[in-house]
Amino acid sequence: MPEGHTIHRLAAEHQRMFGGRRVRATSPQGRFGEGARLLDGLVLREADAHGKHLLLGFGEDGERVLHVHLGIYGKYFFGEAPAPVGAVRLRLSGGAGYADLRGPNACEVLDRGEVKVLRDRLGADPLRADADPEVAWRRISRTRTSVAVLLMDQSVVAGPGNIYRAEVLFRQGVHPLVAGRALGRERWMGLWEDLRVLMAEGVRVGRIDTVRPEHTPEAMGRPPRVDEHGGEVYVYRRAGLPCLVCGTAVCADVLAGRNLFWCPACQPS
DNA sequence: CACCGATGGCAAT
DNA sequence: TTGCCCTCGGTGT
Repeated sequence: MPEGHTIHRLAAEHQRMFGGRRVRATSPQGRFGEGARLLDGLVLREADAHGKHLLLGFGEDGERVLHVHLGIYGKYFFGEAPAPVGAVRLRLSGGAGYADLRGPNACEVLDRGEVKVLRDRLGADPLRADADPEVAWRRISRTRTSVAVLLMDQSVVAGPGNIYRAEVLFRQGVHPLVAGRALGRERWMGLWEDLRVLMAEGVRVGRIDTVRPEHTPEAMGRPPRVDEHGGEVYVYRRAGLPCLVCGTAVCADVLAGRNLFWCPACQPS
């Protein structure tokens, strides 16, 4: 679940549930007891997301900022009752219900200066209005690093994860191993615009759907199916299966420790 | 009940 | 490049 669209949804959910209200903060699991005490009884002033980072401003002037990064395991549970299962690192509760956080990579209270340091090392977030793809392009156009690695580098582009990476490269017909400096400005802008569209849709519906209407199983005369992760995708985790567009077997490899998927025919090198 | 994998990211090597 | 963080659900015994 946790790519950038998920975090933007979490920010909105916190705002809706706790915005402008005094909240109770506890750490049932105990590992965030000290941090929870710093937040307990304060008012949630602002909920923001930058890439995969959730930033919740508490207190009279929003000075105490809760920073949460879900990593690969982290998960939120929202409800009127506490989470039914789990080692809950942080529990926020208020009149509207509970927000239980499990297994985050980061859960800490920052001051304004520390938040600035964090934001300064994050690249352009396709879901943020203040994002500037030109800054990212300056980095991309100068490096031999592959576009697949660059799309996962949060200091270049903040928010996309392994699924959006695989899918946007497929949709734009770009081979994952094309070097940044060989990509070309037009293809970069194509990737960027597609990320904006796909991720905005991800925020709207709460899952990752990337298959164009003309390529859905129904349109292609095939039986309907649902991918394991809950959305409809072209290549992510479809190694060895036929490409939804051309039928060629989807390729898979590990690059920089992450699974990579692509169609060798639709994404020529 | 053990083991595995996962949509991240960091430090150490 | 490897290992570790940390959690849960799915799978196999």
